[in-house]
Amino acid sequence: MVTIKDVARRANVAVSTASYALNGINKVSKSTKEKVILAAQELNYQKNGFASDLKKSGTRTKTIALILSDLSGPFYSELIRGVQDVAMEHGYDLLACSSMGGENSTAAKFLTERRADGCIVLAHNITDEMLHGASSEHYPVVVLDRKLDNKSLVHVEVDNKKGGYNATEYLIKQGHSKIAYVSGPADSYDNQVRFEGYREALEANQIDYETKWAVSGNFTREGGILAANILSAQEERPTAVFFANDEMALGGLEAFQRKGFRVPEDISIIGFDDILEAQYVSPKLTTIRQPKYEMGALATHMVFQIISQEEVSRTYKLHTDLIVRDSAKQLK
Amino acid sequence: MVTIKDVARRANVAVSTASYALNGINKVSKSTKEKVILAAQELNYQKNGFASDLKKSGTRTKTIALILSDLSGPFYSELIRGVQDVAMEHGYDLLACSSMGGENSTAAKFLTERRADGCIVLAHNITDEMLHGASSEHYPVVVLDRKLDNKSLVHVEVDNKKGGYNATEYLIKQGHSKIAYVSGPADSYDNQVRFEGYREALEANQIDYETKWAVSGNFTREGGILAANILSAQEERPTAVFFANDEMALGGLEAFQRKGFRVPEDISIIGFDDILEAQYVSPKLTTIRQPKYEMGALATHMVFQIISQEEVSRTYKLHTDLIVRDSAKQLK
DNA sequence: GTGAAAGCGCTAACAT
DNA sequence: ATGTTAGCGCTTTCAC
Repeated sequence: MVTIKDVARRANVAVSTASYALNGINKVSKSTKEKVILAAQELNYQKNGFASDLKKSGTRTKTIALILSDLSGPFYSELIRGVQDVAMEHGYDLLACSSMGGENSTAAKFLTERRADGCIVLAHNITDEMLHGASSEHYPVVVLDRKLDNKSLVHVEVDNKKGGYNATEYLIKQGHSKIAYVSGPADSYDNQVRFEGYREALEANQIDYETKWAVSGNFTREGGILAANILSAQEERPTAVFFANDEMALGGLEAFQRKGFRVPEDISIIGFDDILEAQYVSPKLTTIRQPKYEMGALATHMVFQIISQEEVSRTYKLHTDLIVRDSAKQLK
Repeated sequence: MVTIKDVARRANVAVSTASYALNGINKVSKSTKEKVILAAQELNYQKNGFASDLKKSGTRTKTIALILSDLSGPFYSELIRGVQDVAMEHGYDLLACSSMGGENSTAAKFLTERRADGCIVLAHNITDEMLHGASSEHYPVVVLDRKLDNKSLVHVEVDNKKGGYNATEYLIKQGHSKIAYVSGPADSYDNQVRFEGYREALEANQIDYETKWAVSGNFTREGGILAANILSAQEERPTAVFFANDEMALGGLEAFQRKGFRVPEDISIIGFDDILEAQYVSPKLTTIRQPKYEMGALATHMVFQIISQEEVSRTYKLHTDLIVRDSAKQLK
């Protein structure tokens, strides 16, 4: 490692002078400046940004971290855009990192080691304990996928209950009463609340809830396929299926079609999220849209408000929209 | 900022003891350990990871940075997965950052300030100069979207020329000779080479190149729409269009259809990249697939090989595949 | 204009 | 088992 000391030595100046020269601080003569720059080039010097930050203030990294369970997920594109726009607006850097690896992940470091000035978290594999431990007055953490009780933790969520309710109600209005629910992971807050919405809509319409039609799909495409297979193997089949997210719905759609069921003629399908693919499958997927860009942008605003000590409300709820396409139809 | 000193003071121990206790180093008695942990909790202590890193070794951050021009692009999902998998395998953290903002971006800091042990760059707005300046024997930089002449810069690319050639040749074999080219930004290396492939295929088949059918589309969806409109307004229209990436092709497809042209009956379309959406549009897009996952994985392997001082070849070329779908057809 | 030196928060060798 | 202290690489007073 070549350090500023090496550069100073080679240029025959003091480290302070080298530092001034390298940072373009108008304190050194032109000739020494050139000497220093030359020496730096010859040695292939690269400053250690962390050391620099450490000295400069100790605090304030001018960075906010976005923690996702899987950097490569299809859902995130718009959300990231929202975060990115607002972070840039404030002159902050945005670092995206994955929480794969749990307690030992990059994400954990950002959460617990002040490697950023704030975090936005959408990662089910980060435990509540970690979040509680990490957040503080001076270190805002905004969570997007759960509800947590803690003064310094802000929470932006979509109205999942209403979304679940609306999805179910839409199917009911189309004449369906045999409506299955394909759930995400049991420990997912989003899933729980969507499920509540489903139950409430059934109840409000005097439809009995049938356990046999509540199948787990784990929020993955494969899970959706599995769930569809389980449902289509049953003696009494539902006429409509509410998948708790689009990825499962897409898998399920494929599975039903492969088994020879026509969608929506034989079975209606509705999803949740409105991911990009939803509009491209055939039939186009009817679903509940989450305002993803807005979630990202709002979450980032919250971070900055907390950083600047403004009072903020601890929880924000965004509404969802029913997007009617072609995968669910009137039951005759 | 509460530091380890504060914790030590509150617990009535020396900083070293506090450090040992906090890091679970088996050197302190159980009771003092508890004292320290308690004090830390009471003060809401969070360690400064950067200071810790700085001390620990000065060098080696165990992090590799992935620099993208736009974190939210649709193209990146698979590529990121490739990078992520290999990085994790090596016990390294992956940080994704955007180069929006150019010289002042987060990306620039990672490139020039040793905030990572290596970088993978796919960002046209990072200049060649920056890359040359950043890379060194000890700091591997792998670029994915250009060719650079520099010992310490490795370069993984897709065989864009052959891809461009094959796309064009396919159209020719389908009987087309009036083939338009919708280009990306003029300064994009990928675009240039794809264009060369296009020209060579025309030439090899004794087809004259027509400037009027070479339209710029900037690699964006909007650009594709614009280009399609320009082409369809011309007196003599091409019978086939080669869009230099899928995003443009998708925009173009939409624009043609909106103008009342049937694809592929009235006009054939071929794209480049094979992004996810390509298989979902109607008609499904015929295109040239880039091995995106493999690019990410290979690039990351290169980074680690250079880190561990292995000899590596400076340039890698991956091949592309023609994916025949429904957007191009035999000309009668 | 330049240099000496303090110190950011932390870890680890060394002393006790 | 615990404390003292040097120093990671850098910036920034403060002298000269």
